[in-house]
Amino acid sequence: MSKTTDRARDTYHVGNLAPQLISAARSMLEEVGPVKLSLRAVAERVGVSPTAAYHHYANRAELIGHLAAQGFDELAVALAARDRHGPGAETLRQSSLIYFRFARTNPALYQLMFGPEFFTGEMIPALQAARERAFGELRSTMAEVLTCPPDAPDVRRAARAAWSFTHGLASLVIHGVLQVPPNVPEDRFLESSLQGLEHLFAGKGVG
Amino acid sequence: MSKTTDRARDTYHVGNLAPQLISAARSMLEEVGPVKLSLRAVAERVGVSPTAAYHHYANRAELIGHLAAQGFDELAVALAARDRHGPGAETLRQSSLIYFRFARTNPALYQLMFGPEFFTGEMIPALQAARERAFGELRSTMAEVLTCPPDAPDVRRAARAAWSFTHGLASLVIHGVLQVPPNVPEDRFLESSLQGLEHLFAGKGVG
DNA sequence: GGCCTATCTTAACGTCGTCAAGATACTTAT
DNA sequence: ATAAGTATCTTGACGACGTTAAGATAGGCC
Repeated sequence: MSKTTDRARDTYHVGNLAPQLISAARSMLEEVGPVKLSLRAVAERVGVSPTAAYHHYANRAELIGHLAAQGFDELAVALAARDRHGPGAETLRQSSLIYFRFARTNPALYQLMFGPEFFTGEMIPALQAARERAFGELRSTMAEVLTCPPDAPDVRRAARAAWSFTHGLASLVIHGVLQVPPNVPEDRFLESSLQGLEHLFAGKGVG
Repeated sequence: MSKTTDRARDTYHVGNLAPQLISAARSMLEEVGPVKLSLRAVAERVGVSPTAAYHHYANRAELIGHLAAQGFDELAVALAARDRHGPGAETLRQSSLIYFRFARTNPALYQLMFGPEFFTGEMIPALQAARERAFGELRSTMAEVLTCPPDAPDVRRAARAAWSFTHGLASLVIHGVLQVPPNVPEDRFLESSLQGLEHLFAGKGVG
């Protein structure tokens, strides 16, 4: 409540502008969406000139890149908090639910993380690393479930498959293509979708 | 090859500007991506003033909305061309492959179709309809596979699950998170990912 | 032939990302 | 302590963008 207004600031130098910009961007992200999030608006929110950000980030892409990296870090932390000691099936379900919940509570951030502004070629190193961290968490989950070494090809395939399913479900729900009925809790919805998969395999499906 | 240059046009009225704009937008989309695709650039490509488009589309959102609708229509057509007479498992695989291929051959269009510019609330009716058409194709595929009426809850769940998996896989590949090895054909890659799922269910996985 | 209206153009506004140049204040060496 | 040096922030400006308002052009209908 000190420097939100136009130019009411006590010190000329702000001090820790970089994290302030990120956090302002983070809070605005869910309001305006990943596309309309503007560097100028973020700077104004912090109470700083539009060009001040350029002394901390190369450009807008780098700023929102760090935002996406923060998202992957939070996702990795959330996934790491899974219960490793239950049966494998439960661990898997739980990780999937954690992933799904993260996407639904941070839809705009999620869309940014997997959005078209970053295709793998041109990513900030921090983002690349954070993404690798999150993916590593998923692979180690799979290794636990399958009781294999985490680099076994089976584990990689399983991780790919489970990630694809959960990511797809989350994306479609966020986009509004699929709807979670209001009275159905998230874990029930996820469970029901998993049953749909099972039905395909068990019945006259893919096998 | 007639009116691409600055203002070299024989007639003042163009005639069928609307489809020309769409097709120009479509061809530019895969070059610049869904975010950077600008109305002005599209107009310039057609050889027309930046504001000419406003006599055919309300704004940029509506233009790219029709672009996305065209994408869903093409996807629906492609899905409808599946072979309905083989065994159910094969039909399912085939539909999944068609979907996956569509996404990979039109990555930017695909990202636009499922991108954050349209969350279900604010969509052009044409887009809504085209999307429904594509989804309907998926559901009827599932009805064939499970030999159930297409509105059975089992079918809806199965469609949700299969769509989620394929959509997730396609999204992650397009984004670059997952990579299809260059010497592996698409159907092999998809098959391998399906096997990953199967492994989870068959082994000590979800069941 | 003359009006009507759809179609396209020019002009302009506000916002955006970004660069260049100047103002300010913290840091460090002397 | 003070002066130099540098990190930090500001002002000013440019081009591209989406969009609106007002004018030019021409095809359709009487």
